[in-house]
This record gives sequence, C-alpha cells and structure tokens, in this order.
Amino acid sequence: MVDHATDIGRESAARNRILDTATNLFYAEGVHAVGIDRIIAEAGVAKATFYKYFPAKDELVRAYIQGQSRQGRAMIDKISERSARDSILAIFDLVADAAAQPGYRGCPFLNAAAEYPEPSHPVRQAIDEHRQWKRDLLLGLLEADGCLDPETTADVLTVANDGLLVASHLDKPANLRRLIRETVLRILGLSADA
Amino acid sequence: MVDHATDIGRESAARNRILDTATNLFYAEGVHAVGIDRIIAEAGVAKATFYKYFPAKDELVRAYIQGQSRQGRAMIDKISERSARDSILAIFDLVADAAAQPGYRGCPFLNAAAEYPEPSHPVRQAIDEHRQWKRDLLLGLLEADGCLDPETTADVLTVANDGLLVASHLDKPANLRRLIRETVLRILGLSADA
DNA sequence: TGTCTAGTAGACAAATCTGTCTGCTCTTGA
DNA sequence: TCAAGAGCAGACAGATTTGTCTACTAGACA
Repeated sequence: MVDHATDIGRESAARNRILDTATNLFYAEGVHAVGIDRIIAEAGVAKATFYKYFPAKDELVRAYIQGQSRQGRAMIDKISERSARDSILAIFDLVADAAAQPGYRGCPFLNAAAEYPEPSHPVRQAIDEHRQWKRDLLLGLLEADGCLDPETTADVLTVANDGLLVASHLDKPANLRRLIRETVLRILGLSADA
Repeated sequence: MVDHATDIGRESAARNRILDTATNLFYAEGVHAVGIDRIIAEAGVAKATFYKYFPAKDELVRAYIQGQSRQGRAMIDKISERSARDSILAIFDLVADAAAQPGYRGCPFLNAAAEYPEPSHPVRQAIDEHRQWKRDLLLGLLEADGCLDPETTADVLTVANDGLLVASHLDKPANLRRLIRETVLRILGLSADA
C-alpha cells in the first residue's frame, strides 16, 4: 500500500469548496454572522462531509485565517527583487491593491480578531502568528536598509500598516496611494515637510 | 401639565442599567456574541422594559456606539489648556491610558465596525460620525500649529491613531508611551532619527 | 379612591445555531 | 465481483436567537 491520503484534511475537492465558500462569506459578512448551514448550502456539500474535514466551526475559522496568511505571504513573495527600502514601499502599496478590489472590507485579521476576545484562542493565535511574521519581515528589511533603530521603526511601520488598512476601508480617502507613500516616508524620516 | 418626560428614551434607571450592562458586554465580548437575554438578565430588567427603550437590538448597539463617542469626547475635553502641538500629543497619550485599563480590548469603534459590513447601517453611520469628528479635531489643531499640509497630516495622524489602538491591543508592545510619541513625532516631522 | 405609568416575570413563536446520526449512491481499486 | 472510501441528503436534538404578548405589582398623582 502506497502511503496515500492517510492524512484527512488535505486535498479534497469538497474540502476546497467548503474553505473557499467560507473564506468569501467570513470576509464579507463576519465570522459570527455566517452559519454552518449557509456554508454547506453554498458550497454544495453535505453536512457530514463538512464535519469530516472541520470537526468544529472554529477549526474552519482557523483554516480561513491561515489561508489568508498564506495568501498574504504569496502576494509579498511576488514582489520583484529590489532594494530593501523599495521593498518596504512595495509591501505597503499592496494595501492600495487590496483596497481597489471590489468587495474590500478591510483587514481579515483585524476583523476576525475583533470577534475573538480570548487571546489564547486558536484563531487569535493564528492571527498573532501572521502579525509576528509580518513584523519580522519589516524588521529584516529595515536592518538591510541600515535603519538606525530598526526595532522601533518596525513597530511604527506595523502601526502604519494596520492604520492604513483600517482607513482605506472605513474612510476611503481620496488618493490612497499618496497617503500610503506619505505615511511610510514620514515614518522612515525621508520627508519632513509637515 | 408641565412638559415633562414626554420623550421616552431619556433618563430612566432601568434604561441606564441596560445601556451600562450592554456597553460592558459588547465591548468585552463583541456585539453578535452577546444576546438580549443575557443583557436583560445581568441588568436585572424585564424583557418588556428592554423593548420599550430599545425597539430592536441594533438600536441598543447604536446607543452603545454613541455613548462611547460621548465618552471619548469627554476624555479629550478634560485635557488642560496647552499649545496645539502638545494637545495632539496629549490626545494620543489617551491611547496609552485606555490600554492600561484592566479589560482593554482595543477600539470599540473598530471592533464594532468589523461586525457591521453594511456601510449604510445606522451603527456604521454612528461610527463614521465619531471618526469624522476626530479627524476634524486633529485638522483644527494642525492648522493652529501652522502645519504646512494639515489635510494630509490629519489623514496620516488618523492612520496612526487607528494603528496604535490596534497594536496596543493585539501586540501589547513594551513601552507603549514611547511608541506613541515616536509615531506622532515622526509624522509631524519633528524627529528624523530613523 | 381611582387612574396612569413604570416596571417585573415569564410564556410563547419562529427562526437559526452547532453538531450528530442514519441511509443512500457513487467511484475506485484489489 | 466486491469492499472500502468519499460524498450527498436530510432528519434530529438541544440550545439560543430576536421579538411579542399577557398578567401582575407598586408608586405617584389628581
């Protein structure tokens, strides 16, 4: 017997359909607002199949968050080779790309975190993992750029990233790309025209 | 007959108890996660009384948001007279004060907005109102401070405010006050030590 | 005394929530 | 040919959701 799909939970058309449907619904309407029945109906899947792959709703939510994290990393991986400083600017430009998408509703991680009060919850831990990864990514780029205080600057850039994701959703500022650039340049100390 | 309490919805011990209880629960656990039954039980109020003052749950949520807005404005009103620039710094310091509170769980407006996808919903409108007020407040202070581009700077400060509220909750950075100061000074172009 | 108002207590309806379980139909591979 | 696995369909349980409605109590006021 070949060591085939012993591991349930990987590669299955039904499972993918469930996760895709849930991803769209969770992001568009919020986690608590979307019920299992709706997901299985729109995914065209039997209830038993759902509970086979996701023993509880929270496991689906965790898979949703991890999927968003994977997707976010993939977007950043796609950025072409360039200087550390330009990489930072390109990463922040992704906020504008996301905000230009039709159903944009802010940051999936921040939205989900708002619905999970308990910091030790698996969903929150998945969110923390992503945030930690992103902070480390920025830190590395700042060090490569010769930043004098990379730790502090990474924190400030994280603040800016979160704030830009919020503002691009709730305030829809005109000329978001300019706002993003202005924010990053001021934080990096490259523009003191305040 | 004196023109007494014709207007239902103002000043009532029961109503206050409902709103106070709901405020604590909504902030601590999220809006969708808290049911009417729980609120009336913890407020020690009859169901009929609840529906007398709040014809639907969403009206209670709107009242909760408006109460948080009122409270936020009161905090800022309490800041003593000082220069425009110092006022901005003092306003941002309020983030650290809030984060130091026992049950801190981030910004009530951002958390609630995450649970209301529809921008035209009354709850979202109440949130927008508060955000607009705050942005105008910062804009006025920047103008008084002689800022060269107050509009842009107000946008960037709004970004920073949101980001700091998020980070202080999800990341719990060591030395939050220093991070706040660093963020604001860099945005105002008063510190280029990146 | 009688009436009006605010409030309490709780039954009830209708929908929806998560999760379990039974039974059926395919497809694939030995 | 036959057995196992994957998936579908849907009933069911038990809790919980928002919201309505009836019946009662206590205080204020004319």
